[in-house]
Amino acid sequence: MITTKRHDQSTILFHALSDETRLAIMGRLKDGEQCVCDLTDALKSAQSRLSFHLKVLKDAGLIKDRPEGRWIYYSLNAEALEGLEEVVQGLNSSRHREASSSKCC
Amino acid sequence: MITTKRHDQSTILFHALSDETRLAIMGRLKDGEQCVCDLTDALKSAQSRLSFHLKVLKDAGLIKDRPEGRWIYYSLNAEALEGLEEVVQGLNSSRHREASSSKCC
DNA sequence: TTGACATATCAACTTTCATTGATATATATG
DNA sequence: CATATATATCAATGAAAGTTGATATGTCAA
Repeated sequence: MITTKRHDQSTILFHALSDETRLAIMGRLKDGEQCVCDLTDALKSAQSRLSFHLKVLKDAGLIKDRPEGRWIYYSLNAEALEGLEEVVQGLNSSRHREASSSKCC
Repeated sequence: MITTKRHDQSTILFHALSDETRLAIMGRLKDGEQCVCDLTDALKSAQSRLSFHLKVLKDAGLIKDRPEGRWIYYSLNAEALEGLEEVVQGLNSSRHREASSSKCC
């Protein structure tokens, strides 16, 4: 760790999820795409605050946005979530070694 | 979010993993238990620094310690890692709903 | 018992992150 | 066009997290 903090992708993913508001957003998005105004209502938070957290999640690749007219709809990024699952499985050495090579489902 | 920051367990887990040094430690521990001196060698980091990060991981429950003589051996906590996998699967709504109810492996 | 080693903890400091209120940008509508 | 709405971004501030060097604690070995 000289001066530049080399944030690799796993670190970015975990950091994005290390906050209650952001986890709450993820929870909401499970029900389908939502605009920021939906989330400000649901989470009773300031708009700029949610905008900030949405950006963190989006920069991590965990969510996608779809502009439509005045609104921007956010939704989960399933691919990223699969990637995250793999990262987490990778943390647990042996137990998942064989499972990853032989498809079980 | 009044003044107290209500860190729930998921948040704590993700935060513990949102750091490169700590991920490196986890990686090392996959090879089996290690004392702090093993890690300072392997990761070329100051002892107090690693001690700090080990504490974060341990407080999150992700690793366990086993004192033996002068040394303290750290190892992964498999249970916590399973818990983490479940949390991550929980982030992805529908896709894993049926998988969790019907054992497939 | 003395000294060396392994580790934890502490205090000071720096860096990063989150919150807030204000402002900017874009789009729709009368 | 003028206004309202949805969102992003910015600047200032405060809070949390990480780093470093020093010190404390406990254990072993001579």
